[in-house]
Amino acid sequence: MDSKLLKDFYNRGDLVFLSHVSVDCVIFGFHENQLKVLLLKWKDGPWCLPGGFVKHEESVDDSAVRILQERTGLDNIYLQQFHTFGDPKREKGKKSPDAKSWMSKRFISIGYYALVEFSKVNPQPDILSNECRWWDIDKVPTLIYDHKLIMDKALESLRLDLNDHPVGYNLLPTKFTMPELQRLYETILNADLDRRNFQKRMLALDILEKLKERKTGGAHKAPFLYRFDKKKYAEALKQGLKLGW
Amino acid sequence: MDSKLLKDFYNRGDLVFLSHVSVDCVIFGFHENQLKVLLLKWKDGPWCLPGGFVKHEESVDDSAVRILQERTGLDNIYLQQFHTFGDPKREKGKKSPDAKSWMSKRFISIGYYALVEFSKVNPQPDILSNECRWWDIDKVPTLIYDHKLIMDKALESLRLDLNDHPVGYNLLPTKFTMPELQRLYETILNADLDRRNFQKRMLALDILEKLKERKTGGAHKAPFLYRFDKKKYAEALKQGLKLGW
DNA sequence: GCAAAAGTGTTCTTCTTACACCCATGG
DNA sequence: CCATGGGTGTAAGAAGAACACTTTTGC
Repeated sequence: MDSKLLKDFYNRGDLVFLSHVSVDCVIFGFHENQLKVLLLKWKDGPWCLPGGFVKHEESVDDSAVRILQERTGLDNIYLQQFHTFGDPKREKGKKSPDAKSWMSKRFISIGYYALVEFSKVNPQPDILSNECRWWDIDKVPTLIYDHKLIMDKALESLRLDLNDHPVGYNLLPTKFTMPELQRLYETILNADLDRRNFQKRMLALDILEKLKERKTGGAHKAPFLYRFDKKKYAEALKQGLKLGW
Repeated sequence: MDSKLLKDFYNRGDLVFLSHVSVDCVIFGFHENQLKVLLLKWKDGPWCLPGGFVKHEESVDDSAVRILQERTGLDNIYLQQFHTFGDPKREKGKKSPDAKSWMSKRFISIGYYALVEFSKVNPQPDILSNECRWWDIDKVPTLIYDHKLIMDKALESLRLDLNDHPVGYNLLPTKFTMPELQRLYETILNADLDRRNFQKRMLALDILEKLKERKTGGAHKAPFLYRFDKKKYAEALKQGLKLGW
């Protein structure tokens, strides 16, 4: 890692970034019937959420997009701002290599969650970290500061958003099976759902297209493949659904 | 107004407050079957939302509470953070009496909405304004910056929150009639509801207590008075409801 | 006495839930 | 052949929507 770059970042970051304002992203993916989050590991230890700062002329939404882009390599990600964390004690144990550095000041953090297609992501550590990888949602290690709280709140928001928005398009591959979609909803909601009723509800939304193909290769009876009707899906996203989970 | 105070505020505000971070509050009240918002008028012209800044050692939530307290005289207000506004162009036309002042810098704003009991509020202008009063929600004047956007988003959030939270306790007097409660829901939702079905739904929530008294004095048949069962109401708030409006 | 608002119940429809049998596949 | 998961439909119950007549009051 370029240590001049790092030094500049600590010392002169405030020339580029707003002070006191940061962005944290909870990036959700879904793989092997598991909901996952993308985490970073700092060089000196703890795991944390991918985050960053807001450039002086940049909108906060754009900062989130940029951070997402840098960590995942993806553009055009489904992103939702869900809460802003403003407790002065939120960065408990914050290290200040130089107390005069803008970095050592108090930061409020604007939380975004992102839904991404697991297989398309190429996890990239940032300047402060040396590892970036997926963790099962229920196996995340201890996180720095209030990042566990942020993650929990993101999940809660996602759960609530499930009531009025469809969600699979951003988390699943283009073609997927009904049981896969169901697992996705079940993990997010942390609940078991009835197969038949789930299928009926999903099909009733009229945003799915049933393909003639089946997914072969697995054990057991081969399930049909579906894909989202992109147009109808976008419509449903905009209009809002009325699902009571 | 104390002009030294004002000068200090412009010049040295950053000793007290975080730079780049502000809080705006959309304060809703309900009176004479009208949903209202509390607005301030700046000394030099335009109307705006009550807002303020975050002290260095203060949580953002506490800033909102403090601002609410200062404008309405009320403690213990129902407050919800609903969105953070971070477009660098959001403060279009911002005046900078002194470009070096912290005040002239870019601010992101954390939006809160509050529900208050109209009759208990004693509107108080702040240091920058000379008027503070209620406006009908559909008659608000032109607002400064992006404050109209913030207000609209607050209303939209309130509308969505209606799906899982009861709302009357904070906006109505202790005793109120069913038609009043219905007007409240109708104004927030901007829709007409059926009297009989509305009553059935509300009573089914099991958070209302029907009193023997009626509200007299008005023209027409005297409606019964109700009040919220505080305990059950608090329970419903915490647990969340499942109303699909 | 009339206009305007409030009290009240029933029916129909829709949505939700619960539930069971057969089929395909891999081991 | 058997264990496991997937495909599919129906019936009962709950919730939501539609709807009308009578009562009270001020004017």
